[in-house]
Amino acid sequence: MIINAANKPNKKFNMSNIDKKLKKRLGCINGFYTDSKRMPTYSEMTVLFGVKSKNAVFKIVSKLIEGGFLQKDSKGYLLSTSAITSKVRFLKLLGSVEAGFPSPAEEELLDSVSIDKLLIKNPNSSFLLEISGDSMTQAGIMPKDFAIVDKSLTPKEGDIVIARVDGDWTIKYLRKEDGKYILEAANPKYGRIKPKQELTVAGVVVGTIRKYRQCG
Amino acid sequence: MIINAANKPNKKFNMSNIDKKLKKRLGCINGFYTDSKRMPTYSEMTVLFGVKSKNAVFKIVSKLIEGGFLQKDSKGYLLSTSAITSKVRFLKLLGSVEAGFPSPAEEELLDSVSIDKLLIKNPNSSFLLEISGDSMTQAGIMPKDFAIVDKSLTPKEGDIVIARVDGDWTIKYLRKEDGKYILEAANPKYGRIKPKQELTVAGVVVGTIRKYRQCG
DNA sequence: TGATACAGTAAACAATCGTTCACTGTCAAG
DNA sequence: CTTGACAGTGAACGATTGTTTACTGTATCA
Repeated sequence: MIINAANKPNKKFNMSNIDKKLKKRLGCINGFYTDSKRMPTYSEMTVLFGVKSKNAVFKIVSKLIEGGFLQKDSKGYLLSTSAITSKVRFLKLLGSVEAGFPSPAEEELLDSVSIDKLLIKNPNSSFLLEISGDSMTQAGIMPKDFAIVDKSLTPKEGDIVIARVDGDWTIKYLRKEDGKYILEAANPKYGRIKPKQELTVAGVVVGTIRKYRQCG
Repeated sequence: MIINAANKPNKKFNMSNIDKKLKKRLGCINGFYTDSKRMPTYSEMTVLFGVKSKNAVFKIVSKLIEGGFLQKDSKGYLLSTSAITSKVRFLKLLGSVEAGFPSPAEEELLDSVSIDKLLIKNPNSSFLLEISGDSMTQAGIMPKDFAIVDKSLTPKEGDIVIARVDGDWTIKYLRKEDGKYILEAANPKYGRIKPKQELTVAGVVVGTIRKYRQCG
């Protein structure tokens, strides 16, 4: 009699209806990861879960893996799925301001996002740039803001780009005029820039960030 | 004859003049951590470093710990200092746009920052909020921007705050008039708001982020 | 009432971890 | 040339890891 447990369809842990106890324990693991920057060992998880044997942990972890909440990498090391999708900093993403204000406690740790992950698609080809000058203030990009620039994207019309025109690096809108790419500032006091010869685009601005309260 | 190695002043690894080979190897570790979300084992580091014995790794790691580039947590597990200070996403922070454009390759992985770390001081008391409405466009906060709100900060005059006035949640400047706190929009078409009775401040806006190119 | 599945305990297992010891070559200073 | 410091090799070590097996209690359902 062969059970064939590995191939039978798994109806109980289909990623959506996970029982509350297991979810809470996943939160414990994620909390440990956030604090310690590494996955807990099975011994440490006995403390986290409040059980006394490593085998209890083993079964719980197996379920979490089966449900897709945890993974193992190629060498067998435990890997948090939330560590992949929203790596470290967990922020609750709430609704818009005018639409009422949800209670801070009702959300779980599971559905939070990381700013890095939110803004950066290609970490290896992106970099940060501090903005100076007021040529883009009308577009909401103020001096001392930071622009996240992705070098690997191909610039399109309408993008905000970092470009070198006739020797100077600037941040401008990329427009098209008479079939040729030109640059345009958002601030009307700077007009359009028609490059005399060269128009090198270093990258596309994929996001901006601003920091208030520098005391922190 | 007692060497007393532990107490003698350490002049060679004073955090600043670290030799190039060691620095490159630290970069290997950080690269592994970025890719795998965990620290490499000593066996894996033999491959990373190009050495054949674990003991060579042991000595290298000891130096890195001595220099403060790596740490061990309370249980003896290896911990990358860059994992603490700029946790996961490493972005090169370059100079301002107008000041010339540095070569992307010249910078090392060591001096990069994480956006999360840059913006968020108290991760447990912060959350993300999507902005709607145009009351703060003059301050560079556009609709569909995200505001990072810290609940634990005490609001000061001049801060941008998320506040509830007479039942509605809004984002406004916090001002003082006649010794009383009032709210003021950046957009002049909305005036000042003098709360009739209640003025509940939910948190201080410590930063804003904006995402272009939603395709990503 | 009995059968069965589930959650946890307790003890053992090989494998791998980080660490240590003994040794070899290399390079610079005296 | 000698000497010492340094970088690395290779093999061993206890400790701890993740995993497995056997067993206990408890709740559920027929």
